[in-house]
Amino acid sequence: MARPTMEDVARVANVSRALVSLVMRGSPKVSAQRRTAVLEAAEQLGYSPHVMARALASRTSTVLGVMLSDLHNPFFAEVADGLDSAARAEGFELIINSGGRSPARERRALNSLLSFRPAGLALLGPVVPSSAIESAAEESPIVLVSRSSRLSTVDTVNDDGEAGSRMAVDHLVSLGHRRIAHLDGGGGSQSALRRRGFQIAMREHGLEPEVFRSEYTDAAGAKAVKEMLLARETPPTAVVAANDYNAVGAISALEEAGLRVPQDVSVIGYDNTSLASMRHVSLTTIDQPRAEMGRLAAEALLQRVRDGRTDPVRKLLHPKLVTRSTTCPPPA
Amino acid sequence: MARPTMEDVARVANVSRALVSLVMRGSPKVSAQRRTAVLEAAEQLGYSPHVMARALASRTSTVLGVMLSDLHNPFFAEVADGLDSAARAEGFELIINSGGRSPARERRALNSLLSFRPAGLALLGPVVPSSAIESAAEESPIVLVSRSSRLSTVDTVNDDGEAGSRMAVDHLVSLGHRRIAHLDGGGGSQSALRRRGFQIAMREHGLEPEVFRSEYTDAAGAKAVKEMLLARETPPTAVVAANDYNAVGAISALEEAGLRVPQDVSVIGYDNTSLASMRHVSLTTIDQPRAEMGRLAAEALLQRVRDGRTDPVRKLLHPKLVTRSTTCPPPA
DNA sequence: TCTATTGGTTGGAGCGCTCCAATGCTGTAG
DNA sequence: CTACAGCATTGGAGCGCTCCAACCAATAGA
Repeated sequence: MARPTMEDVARVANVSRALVSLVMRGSPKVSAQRRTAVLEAAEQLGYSPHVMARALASRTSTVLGVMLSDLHNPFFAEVADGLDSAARAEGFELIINSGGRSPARERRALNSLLSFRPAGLALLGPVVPSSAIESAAEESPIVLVSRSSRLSTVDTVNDDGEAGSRMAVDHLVSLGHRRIAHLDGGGGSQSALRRRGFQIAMREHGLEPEVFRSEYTDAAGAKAVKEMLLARETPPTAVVAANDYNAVGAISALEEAGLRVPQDVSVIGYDNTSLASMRHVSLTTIDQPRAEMGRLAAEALLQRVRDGRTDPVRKLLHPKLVTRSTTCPPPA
Repeated sequence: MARPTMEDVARVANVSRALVSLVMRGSPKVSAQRRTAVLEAAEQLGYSPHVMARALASRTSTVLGVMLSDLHNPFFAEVADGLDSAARAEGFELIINSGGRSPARERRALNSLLSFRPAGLALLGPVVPSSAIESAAEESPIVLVSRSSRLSTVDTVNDDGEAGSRMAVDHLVSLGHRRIAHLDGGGGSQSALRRRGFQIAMREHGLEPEVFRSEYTDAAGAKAVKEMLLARETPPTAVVAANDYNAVGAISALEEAGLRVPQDVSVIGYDNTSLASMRHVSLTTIDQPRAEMGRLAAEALLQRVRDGRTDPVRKLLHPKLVTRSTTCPPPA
């Protein structure tokens, strides 16, 4: 269980500890001869540097903390993937953590990540109050994904949720729909933007926007549909859901009520997660470039860490429509 | 960005650094008066201990490393949740990492976790060769979830995959099915066990087991069904899929081929992930107690870390059948 | 030949913390 | 009044590493 230290490697290679340190950090000012001696000794002992000791001594961590608002939502998993490969390519490690969509648990997760004194922090779809983010930003560079912020100390990476919702509406209108409802994301991140985009687009088409309160889960989507069907004698012919998860729940409830999707009611999701592309689901949805968002988040952090940038960056990505099997023209 | 240290707190509270350390670790041998003074100073400065420095000095880490074989499979997310709450309750932090179902990436992920010198390591459904696990076990206590092992140095937490498959077969046979196929999990963890359980159960019922090679993804499930339909003029009336993901893909392919589920073909999954319980999917499946498995994994690690246990523990959990809407009696 | 210069190498201090042995202090027994 | 617990408190060493200033050839320039 006791791993070898630099001292051990130095002894075997017959050099000083400082020289081993230089080799480990890939310094050019080491003779080829010594370098190979050190590397051989390290290999032989199975040595690899102690990340924590290194962080302590150098006062510069190579750890990026990532908090997923929800470990179960594939959207975040896919962003994390993008972040991971970008960070790894630059020699950074990721430590992941999850905050169960609850502000209290998120706050704990945030503190836990901060206690590692990470080089930077990426928060994916956080729901903690802005003040918590602000105080965390005093201790570490922060980038927010899928959450906007006015704080001048944090970077953000978002898709244009307003534009995305408009695309959804435009698509449905072009198919001939006039009565279109929106199930919103409640207090979830980005939900206000998506809601507003829906409302604006509807009005531009001369249509009355109708919004039902919901959340970013499939259970909430089903519930909202039930309420919607109860509230209207003739249901809308199309539904713009808060996200893919929500859409799947909505579809279930519609089918349970005897309505066929898409023949009777078209449904459109948001995110284009792996869920939407599953063939059994085959959901028309709005795509966010998830891996790209992760990459940009990593980049933003690295710019602050390495290049010392201090002014905030706001990345806004363009969503796009992905047409699958849950939308078609309304019934005659 | 520079967080306060113990030294700072000590200065403000007008005590020694060592005393602050005692307070932070909740030692009983500190007078109430000093304790409050220290806590107030810490509060005022916004101090929280530096996990890495602590780990270095105490030579005992409070970090548990977790490697998910696949960040996208909700099964692992749910096990991780169970692990998380159990670990947190005992004062341990989790650092998560993912290995994209590829041995090479997993090995990297493993090394990255080890470089933190964690107190223990939980590998969820790993696919790295056993030798890699063995050598990792020399550096840290290890528990394997959803993967069995003969190594005497590692603990394991598994469900009884053989029994689970039998349950699936028994269920289908009791509904009247005779021609039942299995789509297996290829080289994935636990897939050999599930396959064997299927074969044994079929033979016990006097039926011929038929196995099609597949994998733990929805695309593979769809592919296997296509091959199956091509191979047989009269398709089986029921399919036992490798896991839930695989089942969802299989269902899509069946429906695409004009077969209704469950009227023409019954399908049963494995894991009972959140995917299976989604109402639109409503998959009959075999439940594994995922959170419980996470809890047991944490417990196994903690026993090694704190109680110094050295002999391996093998936890075998009992799966159970969850009947939903994808199974029914075969067509007349 | 002597001094700069360069490139490679080294010991030592110190990162923020824990742990231990030693210290000071009170209170009680002798 | 001294002695000795017993307890609270403290300084110092050290965890494994980085970083810096110093050092030591060996070469180049004068």
